Amino acid sequence: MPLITRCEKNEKRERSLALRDAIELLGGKWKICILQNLSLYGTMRFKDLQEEVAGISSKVLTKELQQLEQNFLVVRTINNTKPVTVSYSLTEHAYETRNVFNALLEFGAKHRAVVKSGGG
Amino acid sequence: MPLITRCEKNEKRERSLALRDAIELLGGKWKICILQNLSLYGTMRFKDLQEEVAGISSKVLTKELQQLEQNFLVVRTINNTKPVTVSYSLTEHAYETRNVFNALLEFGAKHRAVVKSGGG
DNA sequence: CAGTATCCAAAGGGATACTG
DNA sequence: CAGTATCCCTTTGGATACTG
Repeated sequence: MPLITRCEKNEKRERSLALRDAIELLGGKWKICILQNLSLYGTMRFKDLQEEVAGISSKVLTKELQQLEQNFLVVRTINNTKPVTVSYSLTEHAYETRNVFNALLEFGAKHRAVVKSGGG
Repeated sequence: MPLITRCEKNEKRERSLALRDAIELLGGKWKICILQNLSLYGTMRFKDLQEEVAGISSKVLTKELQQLEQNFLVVRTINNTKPVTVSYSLTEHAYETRNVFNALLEFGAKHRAVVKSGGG
């Protein structure tokens, strides 16, 4: 445990908080995938999302979308159609998660290579 | 749901898999924090980690470290001291998670600003 | 110091059926 | 179509105590 002054430690603590926030906001099995799909397609209906995010149930999708909406990452729009349809899209702010999933993507791809070659 | 050819869809599916892998590898409440600390300090003992990753219990820390080791992200070294100490450090490969937590960090910080200003 | 062991509560999440 | 409702199992992880 080297060479970190108290000042540097405080900076570190503050960054840890931002990190924790981000992990809580984007955590879980599905949120990143949902955001990525919305980022890719722009606007999607509930059913489209359920098809693209393979394996998610409607119950879970509902809950995830509600949480994302509460955190200002997703906008829900009710369309005046028959039957009623609902559209989801990202907020401006949510596009800043792009770096996150790009980084995850890159890491995931490299990890596969590492595992194939036997680790380390 | 616009304009995505079957070919593009296949690419997308493959990327989804890498994304899923990464989420599983780094998922949960603690792994990113642990990796970030190891990245920052270089080498840490069990107890150091438990202090820096505020709130984690020894049981959970043990399990997280084991998983990280199994996935070639962390190296565990037993030091020939009295009493025995154990050091943890990152593998080369693990340093590629840096982009992930930098992105998370940036997002977390911006998100706080958004929430303060009332959303959107 | 570096963990294990035990107990337990809460959250996550799948399956299925149902509704306006 | 876009969800709710219900059931129930699994995983997560906190608290506490203990060990070589």
